[in-house]
Amino acid sequence: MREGYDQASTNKIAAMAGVSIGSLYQYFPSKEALVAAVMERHAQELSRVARDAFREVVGRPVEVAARALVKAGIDAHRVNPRLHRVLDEQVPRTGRLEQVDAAVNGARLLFRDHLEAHRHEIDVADPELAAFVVVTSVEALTHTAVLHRPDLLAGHRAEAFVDEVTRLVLRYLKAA
Amino acid sequence: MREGYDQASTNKIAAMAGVSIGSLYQYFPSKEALVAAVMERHAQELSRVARDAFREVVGRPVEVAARALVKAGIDAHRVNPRLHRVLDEQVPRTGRLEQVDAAVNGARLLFRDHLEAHRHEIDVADPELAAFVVVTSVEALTHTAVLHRPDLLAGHRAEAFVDEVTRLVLRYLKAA
Amino acid sequence: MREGYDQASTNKIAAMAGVSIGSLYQYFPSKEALVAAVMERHAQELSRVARDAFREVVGRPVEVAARALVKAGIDAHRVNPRLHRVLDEQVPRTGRLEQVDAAVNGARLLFRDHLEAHRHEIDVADPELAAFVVVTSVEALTHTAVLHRPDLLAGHRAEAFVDEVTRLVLRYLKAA
Amino acid sequence: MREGYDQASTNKIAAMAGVSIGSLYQYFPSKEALVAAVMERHAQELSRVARDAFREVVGRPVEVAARALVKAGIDAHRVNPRLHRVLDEQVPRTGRLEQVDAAVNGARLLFRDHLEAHRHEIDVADPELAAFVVVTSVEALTHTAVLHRPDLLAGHRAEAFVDEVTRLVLRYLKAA
DNA sequence: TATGAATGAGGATTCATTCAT
DNA sequence: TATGAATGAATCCTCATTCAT
Repeated sequence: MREGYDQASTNKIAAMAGVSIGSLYQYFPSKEALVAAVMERHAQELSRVARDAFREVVGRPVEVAARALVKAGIDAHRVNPRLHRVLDEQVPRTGRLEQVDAAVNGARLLFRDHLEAHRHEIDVADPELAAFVVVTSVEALTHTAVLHRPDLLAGHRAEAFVDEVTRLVLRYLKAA
Repeated sequence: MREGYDQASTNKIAAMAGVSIGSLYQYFPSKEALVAAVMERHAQELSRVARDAFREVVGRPVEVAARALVKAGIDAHRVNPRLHRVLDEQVPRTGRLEQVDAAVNGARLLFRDHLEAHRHEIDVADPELAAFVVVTSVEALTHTAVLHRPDLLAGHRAEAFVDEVTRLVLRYLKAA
Repeated sequence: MREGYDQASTNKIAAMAGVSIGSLYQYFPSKEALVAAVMERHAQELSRVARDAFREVVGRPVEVAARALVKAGIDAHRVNPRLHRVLDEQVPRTGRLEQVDAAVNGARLLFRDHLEAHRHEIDVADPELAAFVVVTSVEALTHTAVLHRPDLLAGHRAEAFVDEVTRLVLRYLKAA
Repeated sequence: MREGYDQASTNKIAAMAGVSIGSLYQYFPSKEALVAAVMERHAQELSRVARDAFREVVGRPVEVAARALVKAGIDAHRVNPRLHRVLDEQVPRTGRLEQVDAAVNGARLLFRDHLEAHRHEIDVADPELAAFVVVTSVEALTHTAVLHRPDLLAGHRAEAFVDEVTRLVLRYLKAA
């Protein structure tokens, strides 16, 4: 699958997976279904990363949750990086991608719940909207950093990057 | 080109553009080149939107620039929306898309310059990094809002959305 | 392949060969390669005809060899006559045809060896050159007769034609 | 026209000829006609070479005519060598080539007439057949030498080659 | 059940020819 | 009359899918 979606024919996929094309079609009714299954599994893993991150910060202050969210964003984009990159670069984003979006969406709901549970700590009128703003931004920042700006995460700079994104989130959420 | 990249055959593209397939190949040596040219042109327009926005806020305070950036982000995603959606959803992001990324990149440089010019107004250690954080976030938020969350921009809510994203940016940039 | 090289599309070739176009491209990477393979195989058969002819005249006098060469020339041009005609009339003679020329070349080398082995029988200063002269002439004469002058080979005239060409060869090779 | 027949599209031909494709079609109703005209003109020149050669040997002995024929063969293959090679290698030999064959045919008739006029000098039962044998052989030998075996015609070897081919012809024609 | 050769609809590309200017 | 942009039928080739073994 290294070559991309339409670059990689089903025959290449089968060869790379070490199975015959016939076997592939025994399990998946179409290429669409095959790609969907791969995405599904990947999305599940991403969701698990987000869920795990939040599980550890239940009841902890927003500062902790924010930093955990940022780190989870980076980790999520590092799950199976080659596959992640192919899915990101090659798979048409129509319908099919909803599943991956679902992972972001899941994180949004978890974060919204956290915001509501910690409403007294923060200066937020609409937790729904705030969760959208925070999760969308963190997703984009970690995505871009991991996939397109490896320099921002190289060695000692990684910490500074996490600090910076966490600062973005916290200044936004906390009253002046 | 309404149907997507690999959905739309060159013959359909030609028909839709009202020219013969032969004419298309008189100007573009391959489908790849044709799509690249379309993207190039679109990216140019996006860059123009960003440039125009900054041109109007030269010398104005960061508050004004931030709001202008957010509005430009929304405007940019509304340039030729059907084409924008197809390019976003269908065109593989390999190499070819660099051109569209270039528009974001251009905005980042313009915003970095603004931050450096207004350093005294703000609480930013690294304008380069801050510009990356701001522009990446604003791009993602306006992109998602325009393409996937039209409810956030419907009627009176649009103003609130701009306010909220501007708040994200300003709280991040300005000292506590 | 009855219609010629550029007359016959790959799809027609496939249909005529009783296989699908897909199967054709499973074995040959391009039309060029397909034609090359067909020519290769044909050339092999021609070479075999020449080799077989010489095998039977090893050690026999030049008179016998000359007549065998002429008959082999006619036979070779009658191997798969329809294909032979198409290859002759339609296939561009660039590079690709070297293979067919190779058959003529092979015959030349075999005949040269025969001339050298029978040097005492003949009046030839340069067997290399003589072989070139003889094989080129015989090839042209049998080629033209088979493909363009069927009248020369019709019924009883065939024998006379072989006699005449053999005479050309022997008078050339044997001292006055 | 350097690239060949189907390699060279009509547009390339026009460009190379320094005229517009439109102009080409003002003079020739089709590509077929265009190529036919080019061949026609070339064939005329070849015929002229043959005719001139024979004109000079009218009444001279066969020895002289034979050598003239061989030299004419070489000369003919050197008329506009680039065009000659393209016509030889690229133009499908169907119908269209009859014109070039006509040049060979013309030479055959001229030579036959010479043989008949000099019947007493030679040992030939069927001048028609003898002319076919001689002209076909000389054509093939000079063709192959000029186009594929330049070594045979380099410097001092050219003379030897003419001698050799002339010997082939004369030994064939003259009684032992 | 696993295989991979065979299939053929569909899509990219070429190029002889036309015709408005 | 000369031009060359436009045309689109025809062609080469790909690849998701099937099915006999």
